[in-house]
Amino acid sequence: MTAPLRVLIVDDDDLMRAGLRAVLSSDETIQVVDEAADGAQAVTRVREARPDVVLMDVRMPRLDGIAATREITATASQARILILTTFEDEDYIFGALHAGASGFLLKRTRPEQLIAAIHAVAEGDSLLSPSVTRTVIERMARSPQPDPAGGRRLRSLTPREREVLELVARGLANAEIAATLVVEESTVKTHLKRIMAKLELRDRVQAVILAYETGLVRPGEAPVRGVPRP
Amino acid sequence: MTAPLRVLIVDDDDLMRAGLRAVLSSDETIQVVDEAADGAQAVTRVREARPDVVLMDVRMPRLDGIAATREITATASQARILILTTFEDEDYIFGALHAGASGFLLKRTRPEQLIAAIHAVAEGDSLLSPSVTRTVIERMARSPQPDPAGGRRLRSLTPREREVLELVARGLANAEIAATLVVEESTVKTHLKRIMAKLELRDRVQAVILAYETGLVRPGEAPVRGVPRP
DNA sequence: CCGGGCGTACCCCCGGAGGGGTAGCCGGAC
DNA sequence: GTCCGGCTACCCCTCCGGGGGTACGCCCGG
Repeated sequence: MTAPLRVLIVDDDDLMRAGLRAVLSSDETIQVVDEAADGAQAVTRVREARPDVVLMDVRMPRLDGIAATREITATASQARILILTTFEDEDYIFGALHAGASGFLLKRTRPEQLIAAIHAVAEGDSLLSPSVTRTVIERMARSPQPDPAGGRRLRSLTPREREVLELVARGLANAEIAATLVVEESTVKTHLKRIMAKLELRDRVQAVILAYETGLVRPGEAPVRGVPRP
Repeated sequence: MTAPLRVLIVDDDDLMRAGLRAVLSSDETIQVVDEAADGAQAVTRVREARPDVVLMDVRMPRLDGIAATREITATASQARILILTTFEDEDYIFGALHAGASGFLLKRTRPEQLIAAIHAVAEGDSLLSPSVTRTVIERMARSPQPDPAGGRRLRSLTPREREVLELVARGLANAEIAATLVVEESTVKTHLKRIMAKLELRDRVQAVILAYETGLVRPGEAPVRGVPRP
């Protein structure tokens, strides 16, 4: 048997922390190494106690569980974070998952399942409460993106043309694209003319839109070029 | 006790269908009402047999399970669809979820869990195999979207300016925006000037990018205006 | 009552974008 | 060998987009 899993409990409610500690101490494969009463404490305690798994509440003073999760996963910490909350709020769920949480459980989860979940996330697995799973799936179903039909349109472009289109969608002017690809601006213009003709676009703006709609570029991939220089 | 759950088995492999039928028939709360050997059959059988739950394979001739799922959920069918496949392919997973599947299980799932899963999806819950959950969560963590920081930038715009920005991001030319808002084009230009000054953007292309990056508009929301008219 | 934000509207000016057409060069297909 | 697709590169010309500045009515808040 390996060493017990090191767990950090984060919750602003004293009773809840005590309860969790009691539940977890019944399992000899788990060792509660420390507690924190808010997100800010959690961040420092993680650094000090180096837990394997963090049980994280969401609603807390000072720094909420989502922000704390973001902090912790942003640092090189190996700690896996398991959100444990009463509220099945959509913003919480997606906020936590984007922040890098490995799981999202509701506090109504039964003790045995909580223990199983801690082991699961420690192993690298992820898990969600069933109703949370449902919410996540519904969101995915609602926002279908990488439009396969649009992708088909893009396939009529040559590799070079796709490359130009992508740079257009990054906000570059023709001269900048030319510099990037090390060709003349006139060449870029020629490519662009063909692109717009093939895709039946009116101007580069519609080209940018198509690039986003087809998933050629995606939100979050490209920092908006801050070039206020005219 | 209510009537047994009506289940349709869809798999191109005869043995697999037989096996599933055997497993499910051991449970008296489940009634296998029909089978289909490919996606096209599945679509028609769903119409005829009106199952509560469809166990759907992915890799099949004629019409694959993803496409069949899309067909079925697109119609008014109440059938809930549970994907059951050997392959943990990312495209399969996200394709299926976008197509409206209620769950995604691997064929290595144990019989009891499969039966439990069928009941769960029939109840309206959703569920994923643990490793699939992991994949889904990782994808969410990788693509954080409705950028809250970007949203903050947008808040410096007046309502009217946001409205103009959105139309710009839909690919409209200034004159078209003017017509849409029933104002003069010169007014649109004035708004646009202020927008670009406030957000430190160089041209409307960067405005479109910012609109997508901040979630003011999202892929899939706006059909690309097909206006090849010059 | 008066300042200021907002929405509206114009002016002049010019540079980049986009339409149309032409052309050389290269590599692979036939 | 020949032909075609892809990449490169120009020319000319038009016009929309964007910079800078001004202005006026409206409504809200101090």
